[in-house]
Amino acid sequence: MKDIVIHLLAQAVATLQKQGRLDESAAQSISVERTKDPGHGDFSSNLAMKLAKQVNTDPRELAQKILAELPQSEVIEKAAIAGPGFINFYLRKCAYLSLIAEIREQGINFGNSDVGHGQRIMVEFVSTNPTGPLHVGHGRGAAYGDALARVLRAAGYDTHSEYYINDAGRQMEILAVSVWLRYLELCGKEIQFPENAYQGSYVRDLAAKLKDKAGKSYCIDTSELFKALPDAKEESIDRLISRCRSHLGDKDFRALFDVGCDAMVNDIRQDLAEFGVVFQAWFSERSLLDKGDIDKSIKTLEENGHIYEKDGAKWFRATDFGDDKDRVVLRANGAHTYFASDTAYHYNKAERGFDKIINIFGADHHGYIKRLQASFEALGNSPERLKFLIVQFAILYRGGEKISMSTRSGEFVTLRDLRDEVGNDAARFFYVLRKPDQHMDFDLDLAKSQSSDNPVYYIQYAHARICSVFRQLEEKGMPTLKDATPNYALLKASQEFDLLKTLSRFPEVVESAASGFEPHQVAYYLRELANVFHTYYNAHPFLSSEDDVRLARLGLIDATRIVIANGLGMLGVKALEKM
RNA sequence: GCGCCCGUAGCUCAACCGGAUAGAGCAACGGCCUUCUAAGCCGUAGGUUACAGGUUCGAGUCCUGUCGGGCGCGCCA
Repeated sequence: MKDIVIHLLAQAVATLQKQGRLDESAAQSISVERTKDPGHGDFSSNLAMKLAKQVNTDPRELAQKILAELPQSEVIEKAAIAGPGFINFYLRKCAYLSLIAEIREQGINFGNSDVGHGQRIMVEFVSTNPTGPLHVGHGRGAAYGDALARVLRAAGYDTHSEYYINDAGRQMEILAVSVWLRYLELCGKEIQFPENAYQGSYVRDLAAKLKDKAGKSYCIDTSELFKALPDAKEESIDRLISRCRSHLGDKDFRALFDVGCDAMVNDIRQDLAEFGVVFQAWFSERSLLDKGDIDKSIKTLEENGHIYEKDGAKWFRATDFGDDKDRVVLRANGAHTYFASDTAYHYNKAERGFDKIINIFGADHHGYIKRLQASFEALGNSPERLKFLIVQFAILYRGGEKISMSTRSGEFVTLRDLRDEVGNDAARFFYVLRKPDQHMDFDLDLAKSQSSDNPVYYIQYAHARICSVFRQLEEKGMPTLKDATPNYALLKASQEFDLLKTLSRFPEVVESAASGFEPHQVAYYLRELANVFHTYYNAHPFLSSEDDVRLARLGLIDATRIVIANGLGMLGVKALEKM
């Protein structure tokens, strides 16, 4: 609908350009907004104000000239100059009426567009180490990333979502050792469980599972195991890892490692699936290692002259690309760093040909961005292809107290806990209601106790109410919409036009949410739509009106139902038919 | 110390690449159920957009500085 106004302005500008009264760049300044104040009409443009500077005239005078060249349109009732030089457009009411049929015809596709032009875009998110269950902090990234992927799809981007599994690093070895120690404990051995190993109870569960499956085949005499460990915690656990590996041998160690890794990955996958977050691909870090991609990308960097050696390690000259420090890719002990595998992963992404590669990071990883952009560019890729979005922390409060969380210490509220307590829909909506770069206070008591007046229910309720009307319609044996062609011109109430106007905005909201990577816009829009609907519902009866009016109204609320369902779908929230 | 993010009503948050009188929800107060779900609707009240400068027709939005909060600054991931 906005496009119509833009098109009209473009024609006026073209005419003025032909007359030599505007220069060629003028068309770029065309922008049209929805008005906030109905007194300013339906749409507004600040075009004259923008151009006045270039042409060096009075904005209102220029607006007058534009207005004079504006072609006639059957949807425009009038266009007028207001304030410092705005051009306001007032639409004919009938312009909105055709929308109802359009929405009902397009159904679940209404709101979709082609602004993405099928551009291939990849979104990677969550990607936590599979060393423990997801906690509520990860939930925000999951809800945001998934909603973003859905919004991008709706806007016509060929969107691929992916989870990167860090299944090759030291953290996973620590998990393996943690499981092994708990397992030894179950075998009746005396153990000392390091405080920097994984403390969570799920480690004991994994150990029990291992014992059920493998009996005592991983059991050893532990009398020497804890002797002469270094005082430094990190060195100490590294020593335990190597002792574990030499006791069990590479093959059994790998098996032990896989027990922990597979269990955690499956757990995360299922957790996310229950949360409505489904990835198109799960990409294994180890697969990069096995294929030699990590060595390959280090070698490529080396060939391009971006690598030097110092203190027995290989360093990437990240400072040449704007990072504040150079970064190690290959440690003196021969192990590659996390950064090295991530570099290889992003090289792999680039090779897969995505036009845009989006990474959603938690705020705690933002220091990592510069070096990744650096290596991405150093490998010959255009830095514009790689985009990082930061999701700020959700700070948890319980009983007014901030909860500190750490995976290692095992003190955290899991995403699963949250879902059990407040429900999937409320949890997802709560997360996605905040724009990602805003710090977020997540009061658990509030989320739980307020679950009945969480905004998501407000929207779902609007949907359920509409469904209920249609159920009653059938129960009463009244004529349905099925074979009817309602006369929408019978809609005259102000609430009906408020609703129509709000419905007409939906495609614009989706486009804007996609282009700004801000799915929360859809959430706020839905709240507004629900409010306009509830107001209408309270003001006018649908079923008791005359036949032809009733059919027109039913068509309108059917369109409303479709838009609510489509919008909720983009946020991964269910549209309930009954509440 | 350096870097990134943030600061908007009592609380939690919006504000569409700088636009017109800064908006919602919760909490508070006052109304609305013989009629399609009151998980709803209507109204009232609530603000020097942290602070100080600057840029311009116009700033919550852009620039500089100050204060306050979060996060990061490893041959960890």
